[in-house]
Amino acid sequence: MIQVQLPDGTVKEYPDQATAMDVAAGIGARLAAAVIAAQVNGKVVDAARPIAESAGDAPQPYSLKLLTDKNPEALGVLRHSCAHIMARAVMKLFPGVSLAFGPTLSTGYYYDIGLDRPISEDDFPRIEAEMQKIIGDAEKFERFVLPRDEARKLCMDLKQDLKVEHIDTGLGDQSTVSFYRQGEFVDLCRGPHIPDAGRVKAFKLLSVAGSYWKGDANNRRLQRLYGTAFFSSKEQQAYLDQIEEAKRRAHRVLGKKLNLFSIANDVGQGLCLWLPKGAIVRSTLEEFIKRELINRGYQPVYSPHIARVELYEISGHFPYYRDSQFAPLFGHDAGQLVDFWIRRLKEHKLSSEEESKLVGTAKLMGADLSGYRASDNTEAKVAALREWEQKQERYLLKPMNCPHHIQIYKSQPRSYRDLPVRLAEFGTVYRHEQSGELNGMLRVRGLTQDDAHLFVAPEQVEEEFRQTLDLVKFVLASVGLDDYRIQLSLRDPASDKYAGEPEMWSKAEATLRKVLQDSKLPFTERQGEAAFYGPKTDFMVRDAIGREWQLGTVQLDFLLPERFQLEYIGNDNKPHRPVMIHRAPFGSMERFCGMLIEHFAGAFPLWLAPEQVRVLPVSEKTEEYARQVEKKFREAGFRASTDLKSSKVQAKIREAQLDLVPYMLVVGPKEAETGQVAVRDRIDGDLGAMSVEAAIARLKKENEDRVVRQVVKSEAPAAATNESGAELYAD
RNA sequence: GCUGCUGUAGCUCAGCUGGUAGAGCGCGUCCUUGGUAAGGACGAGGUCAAGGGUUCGAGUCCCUUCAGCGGCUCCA
Repeated sequence: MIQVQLPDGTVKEYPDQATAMDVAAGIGARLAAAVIAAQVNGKVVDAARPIAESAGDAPQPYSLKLLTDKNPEALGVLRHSCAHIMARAVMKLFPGVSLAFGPTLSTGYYYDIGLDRPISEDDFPRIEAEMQKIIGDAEKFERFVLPRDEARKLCMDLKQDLKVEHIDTGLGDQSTVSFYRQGEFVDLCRGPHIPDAGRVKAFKLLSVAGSYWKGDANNRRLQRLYGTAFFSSKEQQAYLDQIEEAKRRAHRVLGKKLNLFSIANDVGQGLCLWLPKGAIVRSTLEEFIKRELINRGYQPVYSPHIARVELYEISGHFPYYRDSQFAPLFGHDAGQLVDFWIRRLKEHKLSSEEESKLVGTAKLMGADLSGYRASDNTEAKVAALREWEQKQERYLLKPMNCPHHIQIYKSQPRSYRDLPVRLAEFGTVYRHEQSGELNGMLRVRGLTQDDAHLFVAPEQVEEEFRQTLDLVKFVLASVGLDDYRIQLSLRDPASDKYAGEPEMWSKAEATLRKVLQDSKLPFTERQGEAAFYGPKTDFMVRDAIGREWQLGTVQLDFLLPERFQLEYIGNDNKPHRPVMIHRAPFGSMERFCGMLIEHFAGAFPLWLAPEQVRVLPVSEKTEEYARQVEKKFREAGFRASTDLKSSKVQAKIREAQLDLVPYMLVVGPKEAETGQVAVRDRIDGDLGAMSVEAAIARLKKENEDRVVRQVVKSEAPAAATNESGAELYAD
């Protein structure tokens, strides 16, 4: 007999081979029919598997929780099983399918398959029909375990070459592996699964895309089929509606429609043009932050868009991120050539024939490389080229602002009395992001960070970090974003990509963790996600329709002060090393504004709206008065315009509504006579007539208080952009 | 960067198995002078992403390049 503890605390005895299903049946037939899976000692397992087996070596009593469609954990199980059903359907329809992996995602699942024939969305109805048939048959998912060599043979017999490879490599250290059988379909899989296919009540194939075996572009190309599944078609419809809603809000579409920004082919990939209306949104935000920063003791600075490469060699950015930077600008024509030459030498990919060509070309270009001898070893050659290179002017389009701000810090001696020094700049930086990564304003090659660097004494770090978090919270609240969590990114101690001493890292990480704990903000830790110079905290912000965005960031840095030999004089009259805090509450203006467009669906609150007020004269007879009203609003500080087209008011109203102008002022002979305006609110409609002064006062209050109205929070399940939990049920 | 799909008027798109380019919206002019989500008439706008090829003939078929979108990988 085994002892099982149920969630209410009671402990019961069951036969040795009892399953969660047996326990459920003992409680009631309806419960048994509703059970999807079980949780044994916190681990999600098959309901049909003996509890003792699921528990392994754990001591009794085993804790057991039955999972039904009410438990969120069950949804992952359902979706993974649906991935199997999809794979089975595809194998029925198309011969020669090699199965790879089929994990769940936070919003559904996918299965990677190897198949010569391309699958297109046109095939979805056929696949879905086949899946429906499988679900209708409601066959059981049956688990069985084989020793490795037998498992390998089974996969060979099934002609599943990728699974064979996975047993040989990925599962190399396991003596047995598990399979699941569902009718004729057998798949190597860790599980768990739903009891039978009939439990799937709603499913849909969503898209197909390319992928690679084990995520490596050098490996075999696979096709990835995305789908989703739910316990009810109502929940699924809510999810599909949310996808539609997200499409409706797409910032690239709205940005074009509302003339906010454009990315023109003739300017370049990933280079954003801020059109007048978009520029207002951005500059309004910038002005707002600037004022707030000055209140909080920051000092605005400016720095150039380029700097000597050496600056970034010292900081480490240039060597570390070389591939995602624009190529350096060389003062000498042969600079690029020599740079290429050095790289080839270092990689030992230079034949003597190529070498002599390079020597000849360098000479032709007028570079004096007299120190270079073909007979020298590689090291000496590189040194000779380096020596030449370092005599030349080399500039980098700045990928980061920090080295510049460091130079500003260094421009004068600093006393402990001066600290913290807080240098702020909306710094525009350029990064050569991979072409496939570019995405509207969310991922660009030229971006402006709302950047600042704080130079603080070690004992000030904690308090300053606390205040920085507070600032981020404040600015996010100003645009109505109040739903977020923080991600604390730590180094991976096993990796060598991080610079600096381990003690330095431990100290920095401990400080961040402590302040976060004190702040009571929800936070999660992620190993191996830190910047190369220090740990960071990122704000993961949920928008109006539940999507999560990585926005503001605060990073602690003990490394750059070291590399740049930063100092301040302490009260002991001795030099000390300050600590740096990098922080950007919005992240980049591009990304933040792109996100805001989607968050507000283009309908900005009054204080950010590009056009705040539009005066609509009823006919040309009232044009003169309309102009006067516009002038008064302009003088009161509003962004106002007048619609002087010869169309009817109805048409003007419709146009203003579609342009998402917050307030419309309808003026006709009546208003002209009494000095009034008929105010129409974009959200609430006609507010009736009032004096111009009253209207101005009303709007002024809403504007100055930065009131955010009509952001409807979505009821739909969150569609996280972050898929870190994705591998939970991977095959 | 890799990969699948896509590229026709300012925007959204139609254009069949190759036979000289079309709609709606927007824009301009004129008529209309009006009261809270579309008044009417007329008109201008295109080297069909760029380059090459096949063909008597290419928006349509083929190749290359560029760009966009999905996905992979990356993200200071």
